[in-house]
Amino acid sequence: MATKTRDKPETVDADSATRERILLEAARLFRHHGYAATTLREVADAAGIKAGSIYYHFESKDQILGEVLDKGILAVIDAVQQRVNALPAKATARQRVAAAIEGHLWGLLHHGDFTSANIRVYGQIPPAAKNRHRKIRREYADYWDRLLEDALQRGELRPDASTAIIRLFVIGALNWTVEWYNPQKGSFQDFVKQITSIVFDGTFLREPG
Amino acid sequence: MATKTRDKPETVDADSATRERILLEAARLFRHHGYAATTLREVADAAGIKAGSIYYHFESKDQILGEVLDKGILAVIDAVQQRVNALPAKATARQRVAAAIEGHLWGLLHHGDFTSANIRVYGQIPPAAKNRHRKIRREYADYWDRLLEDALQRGELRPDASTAIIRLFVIGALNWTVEWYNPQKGSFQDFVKQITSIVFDGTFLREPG
DNA sequence: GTCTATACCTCGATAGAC
DNA sequence: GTCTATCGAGGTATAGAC
Repeated sequence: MATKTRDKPETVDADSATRERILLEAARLFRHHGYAATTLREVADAAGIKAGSIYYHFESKDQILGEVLDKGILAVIDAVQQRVNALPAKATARQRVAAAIEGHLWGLLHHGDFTSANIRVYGQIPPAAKNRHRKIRREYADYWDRLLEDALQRGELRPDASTAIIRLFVIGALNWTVEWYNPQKGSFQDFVKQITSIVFDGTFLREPG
Repeated sequence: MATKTRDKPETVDADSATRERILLEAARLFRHHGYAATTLREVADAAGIKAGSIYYHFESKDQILGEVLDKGILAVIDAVQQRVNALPAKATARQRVAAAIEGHLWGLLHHGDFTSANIRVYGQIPPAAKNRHRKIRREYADYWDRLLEDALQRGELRPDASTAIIRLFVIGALNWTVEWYNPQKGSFQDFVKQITSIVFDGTFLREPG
C-alpha cells in the first residue's frame, strides 16, 4: 500500500538532500524575486553550493522551474483529495466543498514557497513552461467544477451564479490568502472557519424583508 | 484645495505621446513577463523607438516601474471614490460597499495592463520600489477599512468575522478577477452584479432550519 | 558530487552625432 | 527627440580538475 496519492515522475536518484535543497531555495527565491530575476548563483549560494554544481542535479533553470511549479500544485491537490475522500459517502455538498476549501488552504499555506511561487510566476514564465504546466491546472479546475456541479444538482448551491464564476472567484480568493495570511494571528483552524463561512454565506447579513 | 482626487503629479512635459506609449508598453510587458524579465530594448521596440531613446523620457527602468505601479492603483482608487462619492448621503452601507466593489472592478479591468502589472510584480520588485509604493496601498486599505467599519456599526456587516479579514478576502478576490475576467462572456454590469452578490451573500443557499 | 575557470550573451545605462 | 555605438556588469551554461 503506497502512502502517496500520486506516483513520482522523477527518476531514481531524484530526491537527494542537496537536490531538494536546491528546489526549496529556488521556490523561495522565485516567490520573492520572480523567475527571471532569480539567478542560479543566488540559488546555489542559498543551497550552500557553487553555481556550477547545480548542473549535476538539473539540466537547466527551466527544469528547476518545472519541478517547483509541480510541487506547488501537487501539494494542494493532495491535501484537497485527502480531505474530500475521507468524508463519509452521505456527506452533504456543503461538507464536501468545506473539505476542499480546508485542503486547498492547508496545502497552500503549509507549502508557501512552492505554492506562492507557482501562483506568482505562472503568468510570467516562458510559454513552453506554461504549456507543460497547463494540463494539471486544468485537471484541478475540473475537479472543483465537479464538486460544484454536484452541489448545484443537490440544490445546495446558489442557482443564480454560474459554477464557472463561482469556481474562479473562490479559488482566486483562496489563492490570494497566501499573500496575507499571518499564522501568528489566531490558529489555522480558526482561519479556515472564517474563510469557509465567508465563502458559503458572504460578508453581509441578509437584507431584512 | 489640498483634497485633490485627481491632480496630476507629473511635470509639465510629462505626458507626451511617446512617453505615454512607453508606459503603456512597459505595463503590458511587466504584466506578462515580470519586471526583471522585461528589457528596455523590448519596451522600446514595442513603442516604436530605440532603446537609448527611452532615457530622454525616463531616468531609469526603475522610474518607469514606479509610474506604472502608480497608474495602476490610482485608476482603481479614482473609480472607487467617484462611485462612492456619487451616492446620496442616506445610502446604506451595503450600497456604499457595492459602489466600491463596482469601482474597484471597473478600474481594475479597464486598465488591465497597469493594474495587473501592479498586482503581479509588486511582490517581486526591488525593496526600494516597494517602499515607495507602500504608502498609497496603505491609504487605499484604510479607505476600505472605514467603509467596512461603518457597515459593521450600522449592523449590516456580519459581526463574527473581523473587518480586516473581510477586507483582505474581498480585495484579494476582486484583484484576482483580472486573471480570469473575460469581457466576451456577458456584459461588465452583469459580471459586477454576480460578483457583488457572491461577496455579500455567499455561494451557498442558507442551511435549512 | 562539487569545485574553479571561463565562453558567450544580453542587460541597463551613457555619450555624442544628427 | 531619436539615433548609433559602446561600456562594464552580470546572466546561463559548459569543461575539466579533484
